[in-house]
Amino acid sequence: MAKYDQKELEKKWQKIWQEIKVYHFDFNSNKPTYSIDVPPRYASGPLHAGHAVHYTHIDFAARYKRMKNYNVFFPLCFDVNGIPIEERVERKLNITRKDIDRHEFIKLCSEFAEKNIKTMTDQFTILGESMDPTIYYQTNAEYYRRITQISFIELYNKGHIYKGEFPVNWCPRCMTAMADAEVTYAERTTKLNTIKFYFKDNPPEQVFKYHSVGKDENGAYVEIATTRPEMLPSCQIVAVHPTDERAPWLLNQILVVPLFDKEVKIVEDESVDPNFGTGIVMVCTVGDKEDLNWVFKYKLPIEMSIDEEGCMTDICGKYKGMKIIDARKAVIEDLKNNNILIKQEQLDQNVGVCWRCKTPVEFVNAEQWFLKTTTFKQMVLQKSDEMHWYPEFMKIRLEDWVNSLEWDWVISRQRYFATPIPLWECEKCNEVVLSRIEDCYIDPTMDSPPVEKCPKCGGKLIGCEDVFDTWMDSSISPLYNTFWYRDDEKFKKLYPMSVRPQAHDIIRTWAFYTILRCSLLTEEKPFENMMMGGFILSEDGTPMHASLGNVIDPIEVINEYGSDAFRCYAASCALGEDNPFRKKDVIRGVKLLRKIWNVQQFIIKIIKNEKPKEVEPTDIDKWILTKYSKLVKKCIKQMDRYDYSQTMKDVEYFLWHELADHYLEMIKSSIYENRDVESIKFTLYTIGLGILKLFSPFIPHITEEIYSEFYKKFEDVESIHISDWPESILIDNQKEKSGEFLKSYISKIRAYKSGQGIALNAELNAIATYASKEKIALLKANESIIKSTLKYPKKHDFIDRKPDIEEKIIEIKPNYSLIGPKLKNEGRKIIKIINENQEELINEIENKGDIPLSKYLPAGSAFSDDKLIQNDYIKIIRDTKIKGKKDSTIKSFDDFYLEFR
RNA sequence: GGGCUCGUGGUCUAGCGGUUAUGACGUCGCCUUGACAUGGCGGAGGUCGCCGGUUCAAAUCCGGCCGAGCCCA
Repeated sequence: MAKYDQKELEKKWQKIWQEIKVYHFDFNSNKPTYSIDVPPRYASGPLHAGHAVHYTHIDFAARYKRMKNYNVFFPLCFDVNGIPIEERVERKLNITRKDIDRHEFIKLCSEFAEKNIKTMTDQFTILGESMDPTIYYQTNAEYYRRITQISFIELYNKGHIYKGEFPVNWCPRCMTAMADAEVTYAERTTKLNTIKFYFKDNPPEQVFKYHSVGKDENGAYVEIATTRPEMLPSCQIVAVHPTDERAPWLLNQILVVPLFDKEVKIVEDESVDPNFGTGIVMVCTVGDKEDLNWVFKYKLPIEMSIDEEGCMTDICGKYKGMKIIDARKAVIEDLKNNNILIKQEQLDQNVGVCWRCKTPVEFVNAEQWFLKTTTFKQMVLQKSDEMHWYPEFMKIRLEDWVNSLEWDWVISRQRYFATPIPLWECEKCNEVVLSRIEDCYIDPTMDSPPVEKCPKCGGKLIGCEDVFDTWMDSSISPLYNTFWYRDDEKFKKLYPMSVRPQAHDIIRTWAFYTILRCSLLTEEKPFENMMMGGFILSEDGTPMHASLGNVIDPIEVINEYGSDAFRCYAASCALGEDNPFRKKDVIRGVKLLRKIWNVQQFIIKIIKNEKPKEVEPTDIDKWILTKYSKLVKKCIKQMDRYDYSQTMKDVEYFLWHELADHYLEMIKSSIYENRDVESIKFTLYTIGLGILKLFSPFIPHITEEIYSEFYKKFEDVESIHISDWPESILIDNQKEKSGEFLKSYISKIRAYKSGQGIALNAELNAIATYASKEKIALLKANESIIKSTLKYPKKHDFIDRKPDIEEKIIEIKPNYSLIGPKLKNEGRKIIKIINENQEELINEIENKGDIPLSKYLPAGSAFSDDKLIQNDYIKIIRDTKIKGKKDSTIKSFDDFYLEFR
């Protein structure tokens, strides 16, 4: 018998699968296509356990569909653009991208990414993922970026692109825009200045009794605390919390901004902290992230008081041109001189600073490219409705997001390592010249424009230095995959794709942008199905974060327990839900693999080296074949819904607790005694191979090993992973029911022996079984199985009546599921009577046989003619103690009795 | 603050109107039977987060609260 070495066989098969190209997508195949819009893995570092589980789930789908005879499109792909990679490189080399040549920097990013790609490709292999490397892409390659650029030009020509202004994080020292990811936070001490904002018109008298509202010779005022007095010129509104006692008096009053004579309105808003400062805040455009939120919410004008060099702008009057710090000092001085500054206090605060130079980050307005999104809300909702979402509630998240959209998508970034925006602008008149489609891929910072001069004014054309947001690349993955713009025939065949697997944290980005852009460009939804994965948390239930040090390396787990065991854990994770990583489940996986191995070795030993012929199965074989067939049907239904955790659970239960614990135990004696061998062999072969196939998407290595060791020589298919998914072969409900009774008979006696401390293969001196006629007939038909499995004596009678013993009723229980729906409110009363008058009712039943309900119901009740026992309203529990007879004892097992010598 | 999801024995999990709540891990006891002691059989362990409501009947449906996760503000 072959030795079982999981790790060795995993390595072996990973190598062989690549050599025989078992996962190859065949462009010339006539089979139906199943195409997977695989998430291109971001190349900023190796996979962690969460990624590993997600890709393993996708692999389950791919393997299942291959066995369901689909031509499966499962590309290997990586996302290799954008800020996180730039940032890693900058931090690693301690430079900023502005320190070195633009193209030198891009090269460094690319090299960094390539290293991670190499690592992850190996990781995918080790995990046993079945991607086809011949349909490979990475998003930074020219062949991919070209499609991004073409899609932009198409959208531009359709009129969906425009240029506008938008605030961005800005480091005034490095003079650069930065992503949120590049902003770090630092503890600073600053001064909180409480200043007077005078009312334009006199407010109601009542308001003066509250704190922070006052009067002086210049009029009535409220006190407002701010750390940024230099931003007064861009103050847009003032806000109080709605539950603030002053709110009713202050709401809609007009205040005058000190020093700048600007009029602003008071609004109420829940995000005001009533305990900070005076509980009244001024909102400026744009001091911090919170202010930006206000801008969106109240649609405030974006007036900037600070420019790109950290100097005060035109709107700042006499402070114009001053550095921020100087302006603050000057403003405070003027406030003091005008008796507007009430007090100054020390304040510890957490400010956003540039990760590199620690200068506080400001918001400045920058010219940006936009893609219209708000115009297409309805279209996106409609397309999303045309797709099946698993789980379905995830669609709600997309809908809520779409409905809440108020701004278009800013698609430009002032970065380097990304797809260049393929256009030039006239230095003089800002005329836009797009690249020709046939020239893409193109880099306007290096390549020449299609025309020499501005076609409008003859001015000089400047190549666009901005690049695209990374989502611009990744959100056309379905178009790249399906040969959009390159091969109409392939595109028609492949688009829309069958499924988009992804995680729920990027519904508002990847899912939304993909549906938006693909629909705009093709007028059709990008996929048929959405398969939405949840989050994998660390073992203590907290999210995995490098900074928390709780990131789980799947390769470490695999080195210890093997890939199939890791995949058992992945299969235990419910789709769409957050699942903590459980090492215990990996260990449980190891046990399951061993069980599968042992069961299969046992089956192989019985069948020997000949493929069993199809024969008419015995009753007990029909029982297990029916259970198996129902399992197969259930699995198909569940796999089609991407419900892997339930499928795995069901298959596992069938193997361990139906097949191994019951069926194999039952047929052992038949094999040793050479009974019904042909039927058993046929059954074992069918189920042995079938269940191996049901397991194979989840645990591909061990199933392939067993298949190749035994079944392959009879099946004539090179790999289990390209064999046909099993089908239901026999449903016989009658035989299933009787088989279940036989199973329960045997297992009850086995449990009894175990409980008595009797070894299971020890003799049991049971001389007779008593049960109903129907059950005795059934047991008798399986007499030899029963006798040899349970080691009964040669002479054991099956008697179709109750044994001649006295029995006492010890309890009667209401049959709720019958009483409730039938008797409704009256049932409630009956249930109470049954539960509270046990002794009395039992006596009456023993004496008179049955009890009419009329006794307990009001006259005229519809149920007065019913009786407790006759109508099945109660379950009778009888004494199950062993009863003495002359020279034997009798034990009750609920639905049968056993007599022992 | 909002949307969605989750909250079940010590731990993790199934169930998602029918009253005796599933399984795994752990724990305790018994059993070496010819695939497996890395196995089998059994026991203990739960007011199904809390509070209300609907219903003959609620872990399950509805409302509120508390706690966790994701996204957003």
